[in-house]
Amino acid sequence: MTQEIIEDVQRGQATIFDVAKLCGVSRGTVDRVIHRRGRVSQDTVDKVKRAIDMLGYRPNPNASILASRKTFRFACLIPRFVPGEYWEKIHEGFITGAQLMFNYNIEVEFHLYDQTSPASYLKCCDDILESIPAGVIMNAVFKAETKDFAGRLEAAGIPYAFVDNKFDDLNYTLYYGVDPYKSGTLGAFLLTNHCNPKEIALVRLIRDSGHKADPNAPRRKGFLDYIEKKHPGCTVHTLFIDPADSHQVYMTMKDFFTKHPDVKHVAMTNSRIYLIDEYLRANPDCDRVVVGFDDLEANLASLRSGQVEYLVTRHIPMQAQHALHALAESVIRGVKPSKRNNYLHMDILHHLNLDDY
Amino acid sequence: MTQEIIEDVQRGQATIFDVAKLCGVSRGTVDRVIHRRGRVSQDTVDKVKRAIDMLGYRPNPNASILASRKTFRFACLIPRFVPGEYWEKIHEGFITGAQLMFNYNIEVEFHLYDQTSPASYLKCCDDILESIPAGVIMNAVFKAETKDFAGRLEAAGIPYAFVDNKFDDLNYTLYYGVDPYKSGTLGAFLLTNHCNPKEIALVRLIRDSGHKADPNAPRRKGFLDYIEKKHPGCTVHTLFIDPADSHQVYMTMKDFFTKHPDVKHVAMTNSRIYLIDEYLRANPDCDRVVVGFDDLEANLASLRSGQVEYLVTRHIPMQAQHALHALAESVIRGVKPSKRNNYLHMDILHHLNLDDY
DNA sequence: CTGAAAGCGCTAACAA
DNA sequence: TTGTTAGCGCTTTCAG
Repeated sequence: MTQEIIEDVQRGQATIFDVAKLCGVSRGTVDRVIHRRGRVSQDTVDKVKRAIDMLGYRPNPNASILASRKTFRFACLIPRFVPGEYWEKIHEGFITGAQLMFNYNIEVEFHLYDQTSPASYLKCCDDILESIPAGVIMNAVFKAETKDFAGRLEAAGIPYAFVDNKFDDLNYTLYYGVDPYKSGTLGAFLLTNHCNPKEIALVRLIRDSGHKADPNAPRRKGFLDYIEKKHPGCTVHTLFIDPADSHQVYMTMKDFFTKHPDVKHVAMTNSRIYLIDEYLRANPDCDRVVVGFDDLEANLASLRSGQVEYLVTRHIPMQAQHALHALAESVIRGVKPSKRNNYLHMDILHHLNLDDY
Repeated sequence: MTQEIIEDVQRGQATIFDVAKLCGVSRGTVDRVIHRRGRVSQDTVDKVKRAIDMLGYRPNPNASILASRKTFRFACLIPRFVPGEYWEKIHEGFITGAQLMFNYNIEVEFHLYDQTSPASYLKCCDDILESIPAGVIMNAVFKAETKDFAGRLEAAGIPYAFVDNKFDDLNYTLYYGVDPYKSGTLGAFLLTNHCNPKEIALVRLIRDSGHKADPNAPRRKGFLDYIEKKHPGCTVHTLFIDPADSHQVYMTMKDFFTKHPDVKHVAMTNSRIYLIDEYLRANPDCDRVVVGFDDLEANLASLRSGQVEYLVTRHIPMQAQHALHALAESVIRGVKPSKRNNYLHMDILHHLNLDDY
């Protein structure tokens, strides 16, 4: 009889009904053990579990989603942004991701905090905990606050993932990002390959004083370490520009290159190489090599027009899209992610391979 | 009343029932017009269509797939391969794609032909037409035969897509690939950037005489055009190696470099740069620059070990995965692809950005 | 602790 | 040409 049921089922996928029949219980009971909803004797649990893998039963996700007309809401906690900024692309990735999984009934809810204000961050955390989402995906700059938040999420049984950066000692489900140190190394290589510059210029931003952390430090370190190792005698000039003041940017650059006309290698390790586009455009120099990071629209424009030679980046929205996908699979269908830490490939962008990016 | 129904539905997605109610017909009728199954008066068709976009009705794919226990079989027509070859990755992409869309009940069925034998290709075409798949995705090297096949598919109402290459005058639904000419250009750039070589070596394969087409010609042309334009005085030496005879490969290389010790720039525009790895490894030269194409495992190994400096590629399996996804969406849910010709981004691979590819 | 039963939204016979 | 109806496989009350 048992054998007969198994054979009956051979030709197609086993259904919950087959499992129920095989161990002489009802479908409701099987469902309870599948979803660990309790109120089932240990005996039955064992019996059902055995039947499940005897039959190789896999729940039919279509039926499952249809019957439980739940929608899964994921909270996305990222820095506030204005159009054209890095975080806009992450935002976009979450939206695309949700659309791709429309049949899972997924909703994303954004919580945007002010990168310079821990208070605004904490406010977002509270909001999220109150709304009880199915999962949280976040980019966090404030370490202590995030640690606290993570603890509260765990207490509430809400899984969370990191995108773009992470804090290693936390118990996150997933991470998607790129190794910033390595990306810095790659940028330094592209800047100096086949040359042996004696001097290079590293352009940095005057940081808002409110910042508690410098998310850019690891990349810069990767960059500088490479230069030091491969070009030991090379001098790295650092200049600081103010993203909010284009005149200051221009004058700072102008001053610098007036004093150091031999510097032909320029890089910025943050995502805003476009800020110096105006200067570069107005002061052309065909020997100059400029390398930047991240494929913001404005940066791509600088690549296209020839001011920038290389951009090191990854497909930014993909980080978000993958993270959402993997977290959703884990929450909704219990598919454990194959890797916890997922490092994305770094792309090298040049005007010759820019078209279809 | 009409208004009332519309409002009823505001809070959630409209269902087929709402549509039916709104135009006073049954769900069966609505279903018929949605799927163009005919047997409905023109009047009703119009009424239903109007109701559908009044309510913003979108069929629930979960319910739809569940109810019609169809499985959609897609035929994949590609060249036969041995492990490690280019087409193995395409094969892999189709499989991944089908898995990702498991909830659509998708099946892929492979038809592998011999690239040197039009007869074997024709045999596959016949098999496919006989099996009546929901769609066909193919890579075709034989132009006339493919034209004929395409005509028969159209007559049978079976949509088809091209992957990797295409024939422009055919009525395909979709194409995913990369612009071979541009990839050749990019390869030439990477080979010669910041240098101004007087001579370069282009290594080619002795083609099997049975081949009716040289799928590699456009890429080679892109490569050569760039060299001619940017380095007018540069001599391009061509040498032919036999992929089946590693001794011949070694000796050919050896001979060449004995006669031309000053040649430091080496490229292959096909996907088999790994074939010359053995020679390069045995005859190191730290001034040499080698550029190849496509991320076959063996090529990546050459990159990792430093024999090859750059590899120009795209995520090969993605071409297949995307093509399958888009074709399936089009066939199953009637989602018209946003672009008919889809050119993938070309990746530049270097040992520094190889790790997470 | 367990079973029965009423759907979820859609499809596809089958009747009419 | 149209309506009716019995499911698809699963979830979720509600009784017991």
